[in-house]
Amino acid sequence: MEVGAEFNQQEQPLVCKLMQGRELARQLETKLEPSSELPWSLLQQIISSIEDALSMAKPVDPMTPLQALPGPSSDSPRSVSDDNDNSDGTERRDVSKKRKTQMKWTTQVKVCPGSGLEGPIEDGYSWRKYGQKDILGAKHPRGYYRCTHRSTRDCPATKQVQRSDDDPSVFNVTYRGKHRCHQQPNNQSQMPTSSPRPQNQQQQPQHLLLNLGSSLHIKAEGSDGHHSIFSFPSTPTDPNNHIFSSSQSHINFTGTPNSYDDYFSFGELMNHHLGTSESDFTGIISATTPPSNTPMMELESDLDFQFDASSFFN
DNA sequence: CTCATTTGACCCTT
DNA sequence: AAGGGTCAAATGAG
Repeated sequence: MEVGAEFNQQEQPLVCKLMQGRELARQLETKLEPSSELPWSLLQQIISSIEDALSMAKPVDPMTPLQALPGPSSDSPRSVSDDNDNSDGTERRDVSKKRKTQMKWTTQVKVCPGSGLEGPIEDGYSWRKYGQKDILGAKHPRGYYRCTHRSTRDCPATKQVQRSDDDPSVFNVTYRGKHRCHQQPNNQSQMPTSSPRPQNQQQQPQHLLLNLGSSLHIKAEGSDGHHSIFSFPSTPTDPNNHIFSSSQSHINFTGTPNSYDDYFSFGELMNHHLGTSESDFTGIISATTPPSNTPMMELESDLDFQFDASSFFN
């Protein structure tokens, strides 16, 4: 599949400003009680408007069939061959479709043998288990979790947890969907449910543009094994430093993201500027340290692409 | 009583 | 058809 979406130089500042606006609105969202209905509703409309504007501002590539902008609203207006008649069982179909098109991030979490923990450590969110399956060829079953606030705040986040075959102290955790609950540590209106501990304040969604902008190093590796290193902010006089070339489908990021939401944000950013859809990039967090200290991430894609990323990291 | 987990059945995707 | 993901009734814990 070819994307070839280099985007218009003139659009970059506009898109950048819009994204900053969206990020700021989301910061405000985290400070706002959902119970305060009017401000909450207005803020949602603001975010929605910004995302509409982003959709209009992004590069249009006629070769790309999927133009949906992945956003937190997860209402991806995808219309390639779906058209399912809304007779019955529609909801189920929608859920599956979302599953297929959502970004996915996998991390490995090592559990200290002496800690007595049965599963991976807290990741800052509260989860409710809704299923478990024995997986063919795997020694250990896979657990299925969804965000506790799925019904009350329409939060689409889910995760799967499976103990590694090779190392029983390691759990593979796959996250899908970005949290929309943005729960506050001292939100009295929300009953604490499964999580006995207070929520970790550091796990509030962070904002990648702000967090990684000062020092980001990217290693892009092609399917042929050839790789290039990019640094942001870029070194002067090297315009090639910030051009992502085609055929470089594996990208390693070195930075200090503070939450899993940072990874999702970066995936959104990539998809947005390439005009690709939400499922075109998936991530692997290639470290076995606790989430807040995870230093590396890897972004995977089967696409060939090219774009200039210079204006997004300074 | 309320809410979380377990577990077999069902549905969807490949 | 097989395997994976989700549902929902039954069960358990607090």
